[in-house]
Amino acid sequence: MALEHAILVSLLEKPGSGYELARRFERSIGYFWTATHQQIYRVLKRMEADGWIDVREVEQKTRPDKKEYSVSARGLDALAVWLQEPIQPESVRHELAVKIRGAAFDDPAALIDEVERHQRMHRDRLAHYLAGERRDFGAGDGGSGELDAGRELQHAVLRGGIAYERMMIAWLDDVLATLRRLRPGR
Amino acid sequence: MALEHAILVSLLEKPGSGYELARRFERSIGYFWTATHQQIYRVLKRMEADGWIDVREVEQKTRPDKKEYSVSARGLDALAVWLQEPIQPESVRHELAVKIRGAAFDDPAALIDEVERHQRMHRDRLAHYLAGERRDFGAGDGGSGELDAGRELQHAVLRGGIAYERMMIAWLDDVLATLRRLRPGR
DNA sequence: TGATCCATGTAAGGAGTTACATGATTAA
DNA sequence: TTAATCATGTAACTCCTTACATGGATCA
Repeated sequence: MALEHAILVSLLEKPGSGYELARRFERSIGYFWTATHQQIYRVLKRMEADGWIDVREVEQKTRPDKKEYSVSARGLDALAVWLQEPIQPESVRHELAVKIRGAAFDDPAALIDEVERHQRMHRDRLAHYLAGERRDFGAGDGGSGELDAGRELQHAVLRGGIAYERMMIAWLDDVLATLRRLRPGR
Repeated sequence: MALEHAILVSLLEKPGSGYELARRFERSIGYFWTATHQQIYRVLKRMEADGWIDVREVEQKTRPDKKEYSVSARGLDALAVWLQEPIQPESVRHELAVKIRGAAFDDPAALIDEVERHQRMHRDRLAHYLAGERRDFGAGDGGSGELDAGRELQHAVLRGGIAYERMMIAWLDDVLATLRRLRPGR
């Protein structure tokens, strides 16, 4: 229902092929919207049929030829329409939270390793975000004085990712303390 | 792939009918895993066929009869197996983040109302969580001195929800400031 | 010589959403 | 008397995941 729009945003930020989009959905925009290459190719077909995107065949010597997609005027219109629509409640899926509640009916201590693993993943992602922030938005980089809306907004979204990871790391500390408190004798 | 398990956890916390489960998925466990009644009835059928849950027909005078489901021994086993499986990366869907990045290609100021609406929803949910925390885990409530693992873990999950809402409210303040900065002349 | 990267797809199946359907009771 | 609550379901459809498929170029 909105993968189309995530693709529009990504292609507006930089035109590219289905393959390149699939790679971006493994990082960058992929931290806020996931999609596999199968999904992406299918949706690109539909978007092309709807006239939201234009295709350009790019021949390459050493690599397979690719189709470079870019957003058409009609695609930009579709984005504008979507931006005005209120977001309807997103379906939530916090599997770890369900497991934590479920642990009460099994051995709570058995969850500790898994929670620690998640915390490591969040620490890694936080480090990755912070490195990206230094690289793309580091101090002394705005020399032009020009306010680029795209960059500002990408940075705002990145700050959200950073805040989210920090919150998760702190909360998982809390969860680990709780799990350990439930088996004080070991 | 895991709605079954969310239902197991909910039924272990308290047996109930499909209708009651659907209501719980609108609150409580529903804040961490959503499902509609159609989905729930379908999955309950499958879980019953797999022997994960037992049914008991409950006749009611004033209201329609209902089927009360409870978790069987085999269901408890299935939960234990699931708890030991590592969680695979969840598919993320932060539509608002995609919209914020997309706003660079339209009028960023047009998003302000929507972001404010979201912030209100997060404030409401925070208030709701805090009220629930006072009600269910308020100070001077653990008089029995008994450590109930289920309650402790439910509280830990609730604290996660509270931390999440607080983080979102703060981040959306940041986003609003950014959006307003991008149109300094109005 | 085997793995990884680039590049694009098809097919099958499972999960989730939306619409439709019924019918009694109770509160405004 | 209209709407909401309780209670259970079917049907159609879309969305998403997993598996399969191909084939050249590059690197260890």
